[in-house]
Amino acid sequence: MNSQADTGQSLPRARRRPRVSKGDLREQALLDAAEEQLRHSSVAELTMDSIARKAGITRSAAYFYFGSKEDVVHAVIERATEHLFTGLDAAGQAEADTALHQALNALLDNWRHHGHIFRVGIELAAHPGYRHVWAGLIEHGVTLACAAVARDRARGLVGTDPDEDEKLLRVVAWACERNCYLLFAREHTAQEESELLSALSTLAHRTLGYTGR
Amino acid sequence: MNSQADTGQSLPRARRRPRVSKGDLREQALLDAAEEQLRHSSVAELTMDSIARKAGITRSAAYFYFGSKEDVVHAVIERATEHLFTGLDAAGQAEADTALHQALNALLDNWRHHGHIFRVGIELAAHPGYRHVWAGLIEHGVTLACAAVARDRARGLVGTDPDEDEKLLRVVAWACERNCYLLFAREHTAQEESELLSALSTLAHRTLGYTGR
DNA sequence: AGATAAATTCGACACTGCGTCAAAAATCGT
DNA sequence: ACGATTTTTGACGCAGTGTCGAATTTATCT
Repeated sequence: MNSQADTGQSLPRARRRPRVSKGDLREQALLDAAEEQLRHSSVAELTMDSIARKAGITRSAAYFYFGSKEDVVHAVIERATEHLFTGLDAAGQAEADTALHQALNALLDNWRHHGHIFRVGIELAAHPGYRHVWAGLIEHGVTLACAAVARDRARGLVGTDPDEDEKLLRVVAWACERNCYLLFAREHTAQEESELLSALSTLAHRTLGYTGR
Repeated sequence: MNSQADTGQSLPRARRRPRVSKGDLREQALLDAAEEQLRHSSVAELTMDSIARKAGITRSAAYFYFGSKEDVVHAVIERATEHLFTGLDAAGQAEADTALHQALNALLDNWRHHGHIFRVGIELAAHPGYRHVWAGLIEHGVTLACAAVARDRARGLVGTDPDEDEKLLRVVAWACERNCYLLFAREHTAQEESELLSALSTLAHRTLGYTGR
């Protein structure tokens, strides 16, 4: 959990001791402070000063742990996305519905819980340097979705060429990303959430060539 | 073309004369300078100073015309998007293909010509204050797409409930926005462009329930 | 043309936020 | 209790923003 291992972008002063020291706690405190503020404000609004203050230290001291504001945000996202996509790979257990639908359902659930982090990741992805990280996350989603569709195909629910799956699912994945972002970036109702799920489900199933939709 | 009418966000000193004065030319020169730089750099990189210099005046003088850097960018986008969506409403003339496909084709064409402006608009839309403007642009696209689908339905090409069109097309529109952004924001080949068109076309037609796809 | 008012430009200023540095202070091992 | 290491701090310089009053240019009206 040494600071220079965070992102490799810009490196703060090095720390050696691998034990759990005061500094390691501070590092977590900084991430907590940043994540908390990101719930209510955008990346642009966040300042190194506000993060440090909330963590109980000076701005200068914060630079001992992270080389820049972006580094902090990267670390926040990394920490949060470790437990991500839970449920997506488990999709397909319930026989009642398609694995694809269950995957989408799980995705929406992820958005409900980690939406504020996703939002930040997407906003950060506007900066070229971080884009590929976010794209990698989406790509992981594509892989999981491919598996779900494959399971459905084995059940005889899909009637199209398997070779097209990945290409189409990639487009669909970004469609989900964008539409979820739009909804979760603003105040919205549970009703709107279920309508989005319905629309995305229709889009995904029809695009992938599910029979009887 | 008075500066206070640009966006209404933050107001620079007022000018009265409605004629074409030296200042009006400067205003255009500033927009030209900004647009030129936006071809190669992001909004964040753009500086009020660099814009002003390129237009041949001082940074301070630029503030006489625009209240902030964002105001300049807004004006750039507004000026560029006036001639937007050309071809989308004309889609459906050629009987050989569906109006929807022609609309998508026209959309990609728009991206080819105005991609750098679209990119800026999307990046700017991350800021809440501008989001609705961009959303309005997309909504316009949705309207045009609805018309295209309606024309295709009249030709007996679509087999689903017309009431669902708008909701589905809105999701599809954002899917196009996002996927086009991803492609055009980086170096890419004509091959990739046509593959994207193909994927989006498949997505749109299947989602909307076109028969025989 | 000359007076006058409006439009335009400039340089200086105050402010915020970033990232760096050397030195001080706290902490830890022995 | 001592020295070494980790952590913290305040001061510094940089870049960019937005404002202001004063100068300068330009247009308008006798």
